[in-house]
Amino acid sequence: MAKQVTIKDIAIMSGVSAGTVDRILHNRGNVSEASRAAVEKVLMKTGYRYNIHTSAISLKKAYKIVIAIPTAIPGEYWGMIQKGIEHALEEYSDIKLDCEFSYYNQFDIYSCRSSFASIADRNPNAVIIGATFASETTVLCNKLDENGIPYVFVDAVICDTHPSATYSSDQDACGRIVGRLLNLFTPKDTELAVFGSRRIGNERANNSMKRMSGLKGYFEELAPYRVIKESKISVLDPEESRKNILGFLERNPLVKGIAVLNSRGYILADILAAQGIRDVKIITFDMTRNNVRCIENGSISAIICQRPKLQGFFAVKALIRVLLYNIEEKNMHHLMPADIIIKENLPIYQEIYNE
Amino acid sequence: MAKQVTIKDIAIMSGVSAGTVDRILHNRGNVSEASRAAVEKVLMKTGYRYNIHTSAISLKKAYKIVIAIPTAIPGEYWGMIQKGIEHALEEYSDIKLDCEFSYYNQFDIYSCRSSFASIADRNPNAVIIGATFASETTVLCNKLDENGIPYVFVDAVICDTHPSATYSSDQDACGRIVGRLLNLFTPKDTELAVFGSRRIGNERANNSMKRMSGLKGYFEELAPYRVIKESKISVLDPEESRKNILGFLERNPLVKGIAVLNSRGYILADILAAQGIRDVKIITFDMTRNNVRCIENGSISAIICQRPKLQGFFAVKALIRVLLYNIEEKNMHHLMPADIIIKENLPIYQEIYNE
DNA sequence: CTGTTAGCGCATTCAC
DNA sequence: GTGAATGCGCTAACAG
Repeated sequence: MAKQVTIKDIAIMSGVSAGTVDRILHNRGNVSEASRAAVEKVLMKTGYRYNIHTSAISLKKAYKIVIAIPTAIPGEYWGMIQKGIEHALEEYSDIKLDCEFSYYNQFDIYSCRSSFASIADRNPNAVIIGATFASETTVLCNKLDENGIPYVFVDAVICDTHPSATYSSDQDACGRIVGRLLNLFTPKDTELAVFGSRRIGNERANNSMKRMSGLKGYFEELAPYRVIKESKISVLDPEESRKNILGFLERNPLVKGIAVLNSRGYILADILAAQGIRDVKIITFDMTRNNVRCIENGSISAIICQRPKLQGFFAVKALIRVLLYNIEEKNMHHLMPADIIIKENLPIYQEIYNE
Repeated sequence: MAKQVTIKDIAIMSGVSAGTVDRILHNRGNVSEASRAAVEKVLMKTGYRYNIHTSAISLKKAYKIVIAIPTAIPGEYWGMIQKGIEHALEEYSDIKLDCEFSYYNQFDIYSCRSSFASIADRNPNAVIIGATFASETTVLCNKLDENGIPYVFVDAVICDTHPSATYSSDQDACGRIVGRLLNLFTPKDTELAVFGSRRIGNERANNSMKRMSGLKGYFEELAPYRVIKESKISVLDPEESRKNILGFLERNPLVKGIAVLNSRGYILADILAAQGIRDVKIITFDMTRNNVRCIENGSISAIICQRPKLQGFFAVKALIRVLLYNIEEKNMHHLMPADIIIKENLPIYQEIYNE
């Protein structure tokens, strides 16, 4: 184990004092070009990085982080993201971070608008954004960019913004995963179906659309002979959904595999189960309580899950890097793995996901 | 954010000095019963835990950790475990840990014996054990128990030992996962096969055997009508394997799905691919380079992977908890998730697994 | 512009 | 047995 180089070592090696090194490390100015050059040379040579924790204890200022995400319900997708954030706060509890959550209703653009409008007033040092509505997010990001406030995205990216990092899944790949699984799970001579959501104007459906194109891409390239029907689930009217879905299956008796490209697979699964239909394989997204229940009772065959907790955790870690180390890996897009969850590996994933 | 309670706070609250609190926290003796009682009451009430990082900087002593695992080849299973260990050492580089690796040949019981015999002489403060041979491991653990040296297991547990923690997978569940996937991937009227390994006397086959019983359990309970044949792959004689395998498939033309319960699935996949056999689905274990190649070229349908890197990472974290906090969650068995990897989610997992 | 100094939370030594 | 004092690597305020 190589002995850790300290700020004092750097100072001695470059013929200045520790204070000067510190000023340079944190771009705090008031340093002559000569000193800067000398110190930076040594820093480069040694690959020195100061100890983030020691730094934290002597640091008086607390950083304020605002988290702007859709309402986080425990056990649901955003609840898990929040849990990951809280987990990171605990892990790095020695670093003084003040967190404020600012939730909005992901189905209500006005609530998003007013939530985002208040962010700047809170004077954050950094922001975590769970983006749903593109234009609102762009407005917010522009303001943050102007003020030099770093931000990271979780769950989704919005174009023309400059996040310090993004943690999300490759939705196209997710669609392809569902494609392959459906193709494997069902005999070649049966038909398949894809269910999207009917929420119009909600641009988060963006994720759902990317999954759709991935799924279609998979079949076009690798199994073009398979027939894929399309339909939708209405979240608003349960009775209407029921009729629509059962009607759809009556009209398409050959459909033996269904992909639900959002987290509402359980709705379909419950309807089929109630009807005694057991030979249709369902695949859906997100390890929500309802989907878990359906995996357990066998009415859903697989769920694809994109580690919301890890996204939240990493988002905080990225901001710590930016705030303390001043490391800006602008626009770095970190992809989360897409976990395939079936009945047999569910318990362990639950432990990991819910901790 | 609640302000962190410090050792000084505890001292004031319990009417003693910081030094006394420290002596109690670290069981360093020379403390009166009265003080101990008073302080412990306050500790309990506040749920105080000292800052691990601040502690580390003022700590002069370095902890010595010996890692006794099978030879770690980069890209192979044990190489990934080692990578996880190194990753943790970096993440906690402020904590002074001296690590020494002591490798043994997992196919040679004598090499294990001599490696394990030298562990105690190295005077470690803690040990990470990758167990292969049960009796050798028991001997080592007994010696460590006698000397009060904490140890954690990765990959597998050995009975009648007292590890501070164990990080491994539920092999029975892994077998069931393979069972369900094979069942889903192949038509009901085809047959299936399971290939174990032929290494005799190697007790690590233990894992493989547990997987086997899980797989059989799955079919007995949920698909008893399916026919499952058994065979073995010889690692030693490639030409013999080739003949055996092709002979097996000729004799069993209805077999359309094969489980290889160790990491040698690629051997079978390569043989079938060379023969132009493309309609037999293969599932195997561990994300080794060879298996990855076969997933990419389509000759393997899925691999089950048990996060070796995470096991290594957590093992170090657990030892840090034990060494610094004196937290012994004796015999705590932490299960790693069993990831299902197919062609479409491979790239992202590769990133995560290999970092 | 720069070096010095005090103090962050903690471990440890040394008087008392 | 115990408290006070010192130093760990670092930041920040201060005096030059």
